[in-house]
Amino acid sequence: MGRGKIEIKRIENSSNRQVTYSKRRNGIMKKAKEITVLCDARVSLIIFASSGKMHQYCSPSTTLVEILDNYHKQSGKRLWDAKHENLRSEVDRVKKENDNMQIELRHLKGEDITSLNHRELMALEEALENGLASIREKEAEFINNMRENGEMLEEANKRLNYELHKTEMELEGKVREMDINGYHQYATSHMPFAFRVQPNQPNLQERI
Amino acid sequence: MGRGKIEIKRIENSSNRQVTYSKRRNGIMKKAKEITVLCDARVSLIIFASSGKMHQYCSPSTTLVEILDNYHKQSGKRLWDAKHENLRSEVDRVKKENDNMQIELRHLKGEDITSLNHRELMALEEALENGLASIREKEAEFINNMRENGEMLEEANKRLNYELHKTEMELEGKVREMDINGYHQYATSHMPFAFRVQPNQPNLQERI
DNA sequence: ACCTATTGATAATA
DNA sequence: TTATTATCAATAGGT
Repeated sequence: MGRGKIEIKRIENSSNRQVTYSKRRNGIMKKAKEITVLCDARVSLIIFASSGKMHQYCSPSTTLVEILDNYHKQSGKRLWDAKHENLRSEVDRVKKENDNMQIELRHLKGEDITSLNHRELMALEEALENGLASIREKEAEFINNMRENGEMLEEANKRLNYELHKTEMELEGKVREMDINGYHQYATSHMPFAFRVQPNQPNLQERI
Repeated sequence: MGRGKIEIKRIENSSNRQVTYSKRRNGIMKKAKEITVLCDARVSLIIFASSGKMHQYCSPSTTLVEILDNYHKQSGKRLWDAKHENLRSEVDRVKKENDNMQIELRHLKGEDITSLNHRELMALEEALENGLASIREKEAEFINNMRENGEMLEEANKRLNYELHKTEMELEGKVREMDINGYHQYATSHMPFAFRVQPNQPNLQERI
């Protein structure tokens, strides 16, 4: 349709090809819109020029995803399921791993062990004993640390008490001196109880 | 284009609409093929009639998936990624669950416990003790069953031995009788060892 | 981008 | 559905 018939084969002249491409692309788009309106059709049209530039039409009554979903249903062809397959298999794999761990956990907690044979029970027992041994060792270490810490604190307390006492004495000496010189008396016996250093965690030993 | 111009709006006459649909659908398909050949374009065209029936064209040089991949790249629109998102989040969820269980398992086995505080260690210890108690209870039950089974077998053995002995005696008596009557002697002393009933699991007691 | 002769598509009809 | 065909629409080639 034009000033001359053309053969349907690749247009070798690049600029002619480009012009024809735009004209025909517009034509197809228009036709797509028309059939959508005239005939209640749903159309998805995606065109890539050889340059790579894309143009797209999709009927306003629908979406590309919807159309592709329908395509999927009707053609039975996969499309993006190949990509899905990987994820799906990973989900399955991880879920299976999960189940196994779940079972192992329950076994270690002494649940669901009815189906186990003697050998399996003994293996479980050994694992539990080992675990318990590690935990108790750790706990012992923990407690030891706490005791050492407590001892250090006590020692520090003693030192602080000593220093305090010394300071109080000095202060008292000074006050007495001032008293002699006519100032008001203001002895340490009036110092509030809360200001005196107390031993930290006084009952620590009981917890070991 | 035809015997009269038509307005571009839905064709109300259903059979006209159907006829127009197939004619125009063929027309668009043809145009799509032509632009593909003439201009080196890649085209995906999917049309659904209002009836739901689908027709599709895709340039021979490519595939729908490839076109959709390109569409994805150029438009930035997601398409099937929404579906992906679900799977991906499920993978994440299950993996996280996996990790937690992994950690719990390792803790129960006494591994990676350096970071635990005292309270956590005590909880672990309790869990392990409970598990161990269950397991040992089950084992005891198991062993008890085995012992009972062994006792039953022993009893059965005694009975069988007794029966056998009785039969042997009777047989011997018969043979002697026959011997007296001139037959060849054929006593139980010739009976192969393997045919005598032996106690089953003779060392069972040692395993308890 | 516009023009237009010409071809192609198709609406109405059978 | 298919075939015909008068008509309208698309477009090839030229500006």
